Amino acid sequence: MTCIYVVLNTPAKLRNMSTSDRSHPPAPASTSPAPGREPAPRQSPSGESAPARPAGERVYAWVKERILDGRLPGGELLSEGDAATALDLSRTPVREAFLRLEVEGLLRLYPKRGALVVPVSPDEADEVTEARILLESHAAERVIERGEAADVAARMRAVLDRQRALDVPADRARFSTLDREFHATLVDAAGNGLISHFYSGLHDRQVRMATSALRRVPDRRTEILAEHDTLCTLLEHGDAAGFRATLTTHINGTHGALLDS
Amino acid sequence: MTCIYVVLNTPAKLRNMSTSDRSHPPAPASTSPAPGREPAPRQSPSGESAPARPAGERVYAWVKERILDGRLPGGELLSEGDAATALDLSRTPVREAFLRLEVEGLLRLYPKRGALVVPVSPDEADEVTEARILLESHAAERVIERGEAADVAARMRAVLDRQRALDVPADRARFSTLDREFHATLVDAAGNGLISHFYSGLHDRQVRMATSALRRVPDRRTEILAEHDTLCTLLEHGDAAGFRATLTTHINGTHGALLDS
DNA sequence: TGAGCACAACATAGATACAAGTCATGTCCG
DNA sequence: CGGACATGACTTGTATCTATGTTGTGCTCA
Repeated sequence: MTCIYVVLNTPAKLRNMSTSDRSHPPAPASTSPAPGREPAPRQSPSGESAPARPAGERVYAWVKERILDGRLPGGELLSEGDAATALDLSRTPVREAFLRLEVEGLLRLYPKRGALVVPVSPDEADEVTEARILLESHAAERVIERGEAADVAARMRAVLDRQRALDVPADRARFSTLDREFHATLVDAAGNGLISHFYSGLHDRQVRMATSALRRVPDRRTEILAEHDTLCTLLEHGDAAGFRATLTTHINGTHGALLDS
Repeated sequence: MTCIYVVLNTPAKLRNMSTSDRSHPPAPASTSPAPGREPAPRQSPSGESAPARPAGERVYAWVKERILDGRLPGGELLSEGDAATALDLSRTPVREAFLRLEVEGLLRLYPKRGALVVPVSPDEADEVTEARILLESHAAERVIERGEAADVAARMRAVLDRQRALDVPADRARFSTLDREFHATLVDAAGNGLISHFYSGLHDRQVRMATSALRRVPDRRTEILAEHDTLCTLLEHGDAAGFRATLTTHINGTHGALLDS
């Protein structure tokens, strides 16, 4: 509002992303682009502790973060040039990032028009919910039938404790990160990398749906903690059916909180 | 063996892909790169029947086809330059294609070394099998509980009939395509686009595993047809549990046929 | 003979340049 | 006044060029 006549080369939608926070992309969530397993390239992977692939990766994380936290709302039309200018890069790495984001389903590329931030839709929310319940319930069953339930539940409780220790009013972002970690712990424990990777993408979408809800969603953090606790207990008891039921309530709860205006 | 001393600029691994078959990449399978839904870009998507995004798309389909059918075996190290030369393009669209294939998990990109065709592993086979059974069984349950089982089963039978009509000895590729279509019909009918997209990727991997098996896998086509028929029947009867059981046998059958040397 | 090192060959990363498509605006003609 | 059309701004698609990192080879020196 203050800057009514400020007209830069950079379009409005990209103005709020200053190039200042360059060095360390704050790791929005699961920034790992590949579903891959371990390296083992050919012979000497060199160091394995390399400073990471820079520019393209940076743009990817930068744009993804802004999509997930809602700063780039669905329906927005981006252009490679603008993003490149904003990050002081050439279009090449931007292109790379946009492409990845398209494959992930967060952007949709139109041939000579631009990149559309895919709008969130109620249908998609349903799909995410359904898929998450399916995959996570399955993971619980697998873990239980392999007799690893106690161990996994313990690890989940560790995450839960960290989550409880958070400052309740603030730290919304951190809470979300730990929520992801809680669920990922279980799914990863099932030992299926393909499913884990897919699940991670689902969680991204759910985060985005939560942040893109226009109005303030009622604070469910207290309920979430309680439900997480229940889930751990059910897992410890090896109660797969109960787990599925509570999980359904849990995930639908988040979903429902979004839908009720 | 015959061409021991043939040394071209084009490395051996790319030699068997002549640039002749350019115009129409024979559509290896699910070449659609995005999980997306319908277009509806902003206002006028123009024609919707455009000649498709050319070069990058072409390279993508071209390389993917060769990975899936085993002409580019796991462990192979590609380079953008070679592929660009082979297709008479610049490296830019090749880069794009490689990137997509990395996200899909078929390639692994090493910073300044090249692109590795991800080797198929028994572990991955297990993961694909597990995920397919999970997703497809779930789809069956959904379809049944929505009362659409008869309709969907009919569509699956239509595919099955086309599959039966094929020349048994030849048409291996076509059989595989219809096999994909058979399973995709069910999964798509469940109405979850995210799951459908993921499932499609799983099928790609399974195809690759089948073709990359070094030795000739026993011809299971007769059994496959019979099992498909059983699956249709079970679906018609609304027997979700039976469906899951037979599906497990069916998919594990393919898997097992690969593992038994 | 063998370990260490300089260097050429090669691969990608990123920047830049140019070609081509799309859309909105404004003008001209009926 | 209204519609066809030329035009220019804007966007991506592709090519090319430079910088940099990685690898293996062969030479040097102990």
